Amino acid sequence: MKNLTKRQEEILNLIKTHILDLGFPPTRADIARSLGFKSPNAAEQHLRAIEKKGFIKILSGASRGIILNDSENDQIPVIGLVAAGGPILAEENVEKTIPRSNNLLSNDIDYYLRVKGDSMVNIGIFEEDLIGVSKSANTKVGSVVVARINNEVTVKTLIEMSQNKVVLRPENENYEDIILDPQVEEIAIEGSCVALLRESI
Amino acid sequence: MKNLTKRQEEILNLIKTHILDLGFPPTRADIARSLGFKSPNAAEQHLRAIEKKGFIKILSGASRGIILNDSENDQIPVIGLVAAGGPILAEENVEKTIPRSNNLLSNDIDYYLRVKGDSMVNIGIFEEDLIGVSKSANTKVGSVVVARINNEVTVKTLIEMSQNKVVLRPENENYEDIILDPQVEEIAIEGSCVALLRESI
DNA sequence: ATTTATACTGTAATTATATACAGTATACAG
DNA sequence: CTGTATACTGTATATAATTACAGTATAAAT
Repeated sequence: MKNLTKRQEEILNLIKTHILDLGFPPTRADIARSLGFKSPNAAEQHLRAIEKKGFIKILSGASRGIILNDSENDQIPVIGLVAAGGPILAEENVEKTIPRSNNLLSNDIDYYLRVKGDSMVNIGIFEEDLIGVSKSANTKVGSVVVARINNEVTVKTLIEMSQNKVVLRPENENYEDIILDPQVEEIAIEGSCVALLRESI
Repeated sequence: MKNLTKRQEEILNLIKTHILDLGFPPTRADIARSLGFKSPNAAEQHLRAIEKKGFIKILSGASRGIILNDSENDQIPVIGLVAAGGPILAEENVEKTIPRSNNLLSNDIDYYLRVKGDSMVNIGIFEEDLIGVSKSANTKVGSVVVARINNEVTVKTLIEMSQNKVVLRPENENYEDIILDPQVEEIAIEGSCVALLRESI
């Protein structure tokens, strides 16, 4: 899917806003009016370009017949067991996807990760819970993070992180702190946990 | 809001389905075609009736200008502190509402209740968590329930419930079981907890 | 150097759509 | 028994909306 130009993006956003506000797409004339075009044909041609790039579908003959093609963008993957080695978001790890809902939980969730084991029960993270993970949220000491240690993915609290020492703490007195030397072990912080979903109590 | 007739409901559902399928409402002709009317005016008059009953709004002059008036139905209230005495869902208790999202969590959530206190930490229910409550889900022994005891709302595990004894258990060793006689105390089970949301970790 | 994409104006025709008006028929309420 | 709601047919028309055609102009790609 090719990139949209600035103007095309503006029009796509206008369509989305119109749908959000009124529940149906705008007409060519609506678009022209909103953006100050003097001809509805300007809108028409933009729509054609946007369709050609795959962002919308135009139903010929139907008034307001603009269908958005961004349903995938609106889905958040739920990651089950992470196959060792590959990236977390690899398709084989995706258990299902759930629609993003702006107001429900923090918006910057990149994926949900299904929790395995009981190493975080003390802070209320239980087996089978879904953790909302943000790749961009800044991880600081004290954050609950998704870490990859030698190709295995785990959820722990980040206690210390320096050039030659990383400490990850399970929140369960039955487990010991994981102390690692990043110069020896392969370790990466994949993201921060920003939300939690439990589908059954 | 008056009740719709069977036929009117059929038309309202058609509109909803059309929007779900294509992203915009049907025309009068679309409706007539779908239901076998020979005149678009049949659809028009049904729409007027449905509007009069408050279920939709018709924008005059706009093609497909049908706005659904069921945004409230699609919002789940989030209940903060429950004022003593009144019903849980009383407006003054509603902190905000969040859009219902079919696939995200169990669909039969009637409201979310913000958890106060630490009486359920052992099963991973923490202060400030949002509990998804279903009024209709059958509550059995072992369920986590929302109970109202003498006008105070609380979340506990239901341990026993008979004609002369109700036992509610906090899931925290610092608290004692609550043992009540329903013939003396006023006690009602408001619903079952079927899901959990945590907005920050 | 020529094509292709972007970004519009301006006009106009065709078709899609809302909507008015005139009926028919049934059922229910006051 | 008269009004009002429901549930349509059938025709017609104004207007809403798509969309074709003919241009102008600029920038990037081949």
